[in-house]
Amino acid sequence: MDRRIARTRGILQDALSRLILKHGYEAATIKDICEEANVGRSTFYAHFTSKDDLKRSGMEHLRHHLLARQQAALSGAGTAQDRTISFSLVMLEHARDHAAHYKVLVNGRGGSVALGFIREVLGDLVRADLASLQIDPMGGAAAREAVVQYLVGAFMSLMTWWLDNGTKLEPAEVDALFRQLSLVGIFASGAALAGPSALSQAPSPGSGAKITSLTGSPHGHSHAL
Amino acid sequence: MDRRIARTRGILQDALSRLILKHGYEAATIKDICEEANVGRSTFYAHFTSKDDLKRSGMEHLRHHLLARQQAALSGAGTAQDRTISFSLVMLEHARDHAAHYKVLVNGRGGSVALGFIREVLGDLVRADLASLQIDPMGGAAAREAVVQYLVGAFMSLMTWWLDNGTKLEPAEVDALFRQLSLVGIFASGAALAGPSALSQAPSPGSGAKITSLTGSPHGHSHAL
DNA sequence: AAGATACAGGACACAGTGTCCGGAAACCTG
DNA sequence: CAGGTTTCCGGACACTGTGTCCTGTATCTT
Repeated sequence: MDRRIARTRGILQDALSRLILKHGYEAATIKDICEEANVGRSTFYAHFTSKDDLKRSGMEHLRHHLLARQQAALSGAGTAQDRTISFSLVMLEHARDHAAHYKVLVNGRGGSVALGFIREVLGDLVRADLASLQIDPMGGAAAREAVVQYLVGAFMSLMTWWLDNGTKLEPAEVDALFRQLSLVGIFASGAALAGPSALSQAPSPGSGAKITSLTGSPHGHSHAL
Repeated sequence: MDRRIARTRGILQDALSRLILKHGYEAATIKDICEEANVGRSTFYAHFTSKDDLKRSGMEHLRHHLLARQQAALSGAGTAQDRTISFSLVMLEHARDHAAHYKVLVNGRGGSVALGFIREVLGDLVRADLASLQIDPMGGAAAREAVVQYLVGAFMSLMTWWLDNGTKLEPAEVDALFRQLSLVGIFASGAALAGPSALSQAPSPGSGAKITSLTGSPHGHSHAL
């Protein structure tokens, strides 16, 4: 690819990134972006159709990052629960690493583009999770997709709240909370091939240790089932 | 209140409502609304600061509707599960009754205002639910609010998907699905005063009957706990 | 009936978008 | 390194939507 193209696109993405931190996503106009990037405004339209288009293009790396980590999780060791919704912790850590950026996108209402992009990616990941781990909610394809939407929606809402309230908890704590609230329902309502035994297994130390700091109990609640 | 004021505001809300059905929320400009309503554009600004403001004002009745139904549910009979998240079925039925309207708001990306409004209202309802039924997630106020966000996010995502895919399921079916996926996790992770007995109770015929049509099982899965 | 208030309709300034063009600069190919 | 090709700049242009102000008229409340 022509170096000028790669250079211009990268500069524009960086410029938008900086402007988001300064005044939020909505406040940034295309003119602002071009001035911040020292790029002619007509050049912008030669590469992107809109500000949203630019933003989405700058988030493609996140998709690949999450996909790569999912592959590792699925082929790794651990119980079915440990390997399910592996995106959770990865995504939360990514959000913390770019906390300033995410916070602006979240509490400002211009983040719908970025959050919509993440929703899509996470949806694909959850679908792959359910398929790979052979978690088949009874009720057919409709129920399966419903579970996907349920999980993604719950996670996005949880993460958004977390970011919007000072990021006081650790990513592992939010992850534990999310797993605690969701995994039981998922496995209970449709662990067709994973079997009931998956539920009775104790959580691994890695994913379960942080739960105690939130619940106040030395043990998780899953053994109460 | 001056009749002219009430009349003008009502006319503007109706006009926006009609335009949403025609070309979506985003496509409607303030000029369009005023022409549709036969109202001077300057008059618009005498009552509302923006299109979003107008939209929100037209949804206040929904808040009162949901609040009233929640009061009835909380003071009614039934198990703790039956009375929790009572907004679910009410909201889904309201969405089905205004399906055309909701669908446009949902699949078009201009629905963030309306959906944001609903999020707020549902959040308040869930908070009241948890408080009234004394469901106290261990981990303090942070965990409690996390549960609220989790539930609202999951529900909104589920309802949005339902509306966006032809509304093939009955409201009761979606409600059953939502309860199935969420209630177990909620009660398991923090039924402090409601006690473990709440979990072992069989679901009432009213809320549990529809589950079978989705799961294929004559019994709910809660007794597997 | 009279004063107060809301409405219509138009003028105005302004910001942001998207498109087009000609000349200058940077790039890949051979 | 010379060739043609492609990208970039910068300005001009038309257009849409927003928000404010003003004057005369119509309608309401008391």
